[in-house]
Amino acid sequence: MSDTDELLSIRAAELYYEENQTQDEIGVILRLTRWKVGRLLASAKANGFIRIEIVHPRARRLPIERRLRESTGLTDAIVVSSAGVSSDVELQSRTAQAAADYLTSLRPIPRTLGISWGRTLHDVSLHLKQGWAPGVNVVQINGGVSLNQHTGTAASTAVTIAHKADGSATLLPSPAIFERLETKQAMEADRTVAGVLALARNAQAYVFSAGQADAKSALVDSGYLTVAQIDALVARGAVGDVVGRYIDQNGRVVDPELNERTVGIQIDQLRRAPLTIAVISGHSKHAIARAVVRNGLCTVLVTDEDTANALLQD
Amino acid sequence: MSDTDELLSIRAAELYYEENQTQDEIGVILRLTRWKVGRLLASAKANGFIRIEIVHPRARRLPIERRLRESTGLTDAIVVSSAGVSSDVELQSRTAQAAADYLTSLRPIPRTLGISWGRTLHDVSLHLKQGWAPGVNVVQINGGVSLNQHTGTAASTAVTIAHKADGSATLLPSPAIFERLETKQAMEADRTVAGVLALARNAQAYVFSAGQADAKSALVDSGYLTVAQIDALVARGAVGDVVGRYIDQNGRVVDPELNERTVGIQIDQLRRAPLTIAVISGHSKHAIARAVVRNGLCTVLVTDEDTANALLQD
DNA sequence: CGGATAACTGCTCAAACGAGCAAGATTCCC
DNA sequence: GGGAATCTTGCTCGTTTGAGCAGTTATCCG
Repeated sequence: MSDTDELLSIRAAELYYEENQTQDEIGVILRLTRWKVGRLLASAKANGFIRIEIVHPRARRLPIERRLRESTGLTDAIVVSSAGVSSDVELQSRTAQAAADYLTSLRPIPRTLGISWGRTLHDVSLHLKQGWAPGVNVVQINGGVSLNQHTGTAASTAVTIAHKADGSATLLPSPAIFERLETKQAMEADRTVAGVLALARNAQAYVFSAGQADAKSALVDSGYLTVAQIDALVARGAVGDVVGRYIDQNGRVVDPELNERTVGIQIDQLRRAPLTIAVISGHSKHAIARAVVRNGLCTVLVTDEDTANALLQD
Repeated sequence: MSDTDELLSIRAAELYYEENQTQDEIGVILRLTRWKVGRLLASAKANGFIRIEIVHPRARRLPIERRLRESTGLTDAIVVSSAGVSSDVELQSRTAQAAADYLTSLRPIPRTLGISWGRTLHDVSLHLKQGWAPGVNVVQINGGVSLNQHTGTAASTAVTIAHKADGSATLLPSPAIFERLETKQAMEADRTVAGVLALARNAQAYVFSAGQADAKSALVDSGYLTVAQIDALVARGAVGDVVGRYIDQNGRVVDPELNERTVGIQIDQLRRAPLTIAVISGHSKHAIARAVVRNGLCTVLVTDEDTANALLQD
């Protein structure tokens, strides 16, 4: 397109989008036929001069969702817009809301829903509406009795999700990580715990988040791991954790010994499940999000625009 | 509008603006009639959820221009978009380009054009195209032989503008400010200088910029004023200068004695002229822009979106 | 220079859209 | 509880717009 046509297309766009003139009226003003005006407007769009944004907390980015599905093989992708967002917290809240919406519209409704715990899942539970589903059994899929003041947030997440669906919650009454392997094995041998784990393994759907591998991880916060231990994991290639298990960018468990002492379903069980919904948002989680998606650890991803764009850079 | 309608309007907007579906198709997807979809889209627009931006260096903001004309009584206002601009320099370049465009399209073409000097006007001169007008006599309206290395930029501005219009430039060979009143009066008594000043007073149109009242002013840079003198002017209410004369927010000369020693046309002559084009851009110039516009020192304002919005806050 | 090819222009025609209307639903208020 | 007022809905009709096409102009390349 010639230089003067480019300028004309801008003038036309101003009149069309800002002044709400018809292409006919613009034609009169710019001394062009209305067809020329239509072509100029089309070229302005094609050249990316026209930027249309939907500014709303519930806005999604459908084109990015589509590209994500196509490039990763996810069965579904939910990408919330980050237009007009100032903080990571707000972005995470939007993502949690979108995850709650997705769960609500999920068909068929899963009878048993396996969930992990953490800030994100808790956020999702709060965004669900009372009666979001008619009777769902929620089961925890990894250990999570907190060692410090946060006690109960893991349980409350499961209970809230179940309660709002007029269903029941099955809690996994176990720490996330044991210090000694023998203790963990003894725990798992217990009939009650074994029953919960069996239920978790047979859930029809899973919802989980992921943590980045750094000092701000929930596992550090809860006292299961020290900052030094995290650093050692990072040194061995860890990018973050999924259901309490640290993985590298190839989706492999970084520390098999630590992994053995971790209570909950295995990474491979997640990988084999037909419906696994990962909810991952925030700038610090791009690496772990990539690891989860690239290695088939989830079939559905709920995330934010920036994380999604990072995943598309390949 | 109900809450669920708001959500629907966002879903509809996503499909309409991002996926290019017709309202009919959206109706099928969301199980609504196409009229309902149309109304939802209209409400999304009305609620400001749809933001349309024209991202281009030459883009203007026509609605702001109109509001500016209506609220200030300017005969014309040119407001350049600041969408996608990262630096003040870029914004000023856009504004200068717009001023050059405005001059080029000006009808009737002024035979004599009075101009000030400075970074902005120089920028305008560079953006003008060769042959922008068929013969214009450009005359300097304030003194400006620089005292330091920048010598010649004032003259080159005038010469460039004239040259590109196949016209002639009449320079005002005088300092901007004299130290002694007597010297200034002697200078003005000179036949040549008096002739230039008379020409300046009778120009058919004026183009000028304005400087903020701080240490970065061109008058400090050129060595006519010290930082201490500027501070004193600010203490007396100065918000900036126009054609070398410092004014307060009411458009009045702050220091009459200094004003007397300043060479060039008077503020009042500017105020009485039928066509005075002020080119003012940048975040540091909001105050002086307000003073210029509110007190009728210009009939046409060329500025940026942010400055214009600041002017509309009243 | 000239023939082939590409780009552009103005048009017809059908799809898409918005304004306005009348019927139906809902809310309000006494 | 009922009547008035308001809001919502699905529609008709005229306007606005985009797709596709044929005639024209510009450009390229031997």
